[in-house]
Amino acid sequence: MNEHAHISANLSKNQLLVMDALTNSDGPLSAYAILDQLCDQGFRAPQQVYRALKKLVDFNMVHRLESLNAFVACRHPGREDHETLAFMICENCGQVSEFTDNLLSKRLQHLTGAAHFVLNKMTIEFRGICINCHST
Amino acid sequence: MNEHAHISANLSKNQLLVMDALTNSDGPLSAYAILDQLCDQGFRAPQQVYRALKKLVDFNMVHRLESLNAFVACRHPGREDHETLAFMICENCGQVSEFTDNLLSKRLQHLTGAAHFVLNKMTIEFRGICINCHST
DNA sequence: CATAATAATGTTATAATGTAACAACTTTAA
DNA sequence: TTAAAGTTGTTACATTATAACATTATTATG
Ligand SMILES: [Zn+2]
Ligand SMILES: [Zn+2]
Ligand SMILES: [Zn+2]
Ligand SMILES: [Zn+2]
Repeated sequence: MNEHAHISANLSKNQLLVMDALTNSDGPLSAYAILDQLCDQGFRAPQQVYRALKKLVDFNMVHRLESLNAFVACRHPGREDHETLAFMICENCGQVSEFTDNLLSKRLQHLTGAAHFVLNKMTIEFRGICINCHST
Repeated sequence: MNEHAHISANLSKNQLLVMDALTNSDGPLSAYAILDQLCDQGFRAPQQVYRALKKLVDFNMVHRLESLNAFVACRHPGREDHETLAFMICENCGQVSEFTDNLLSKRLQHLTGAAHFVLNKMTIEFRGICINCHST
């Protein structure tokens, strides 16, 4: 049983429903898209989605994409270490790939450190065309 | 006469009003905050702000902060080169500092290049506490 | 100049995203 | 068992952004 399964076991009903919706999606979903999907499961108001999302983001099981106002299930191996996390978002097919990089991490730490800036949260998002979409 | 002044001379009336509002602000402003400020100058509808903002962002005179849904006047020296641009945003005082870094640029180019990802737009935003705010 | 093309503006309405606030219920821990 | 913390349901509202259409101003171009 992997880390994901372990954490999932502790999720509440609504958190699990939202998590499943995101996991089964092949791309990011807006909060309202999730709400629509979960109408059949009894969801009625945006708060039900937003509250579950907040927890899932806290747990690092879901990431918020600021440039899309959307949410994506974490697919990064070793979900515990999310210090420096970046996303490549294809504007053609919607695919999101999540990655970290040691040199990038180091450089960012150096830059914020040099400015004496105490980092709380980092947003790194690349918008463009993925390899599958520009090869044709 | 600097680059900024040169470009400003070509701005339309509304673009200039929005640019001035942002330039005179000591931090980022939401579109609706700008709209409120420009009521006295005849602004009535959000479109008037959003349309001006779109042009100013195209001109690289204003940057959109995705994690704040807000806009900030460019204060980066040498506005022409904005390939890799990052922001440190203080969550206490609201100050935004804009910077670029060659090593960071290089690493990001390497990462997107290795993934064969054709970059259109980059969002790099750090949220945290600036040096002025955590020294007390 | 005439006139067509482009850019900018004004306005109304609506869509999309996100929170506040209150009441009820459930789980956990002392 | 009782208090604390967490979860849920719900109504209402706040914030951010765009669609659509009509009008005016500016800029080429012949
Ligand atoms: Zn992740
Ligand atoms: Zn793609
Ligand atoms: Zn700038
Ligand atoms: Zn500060």
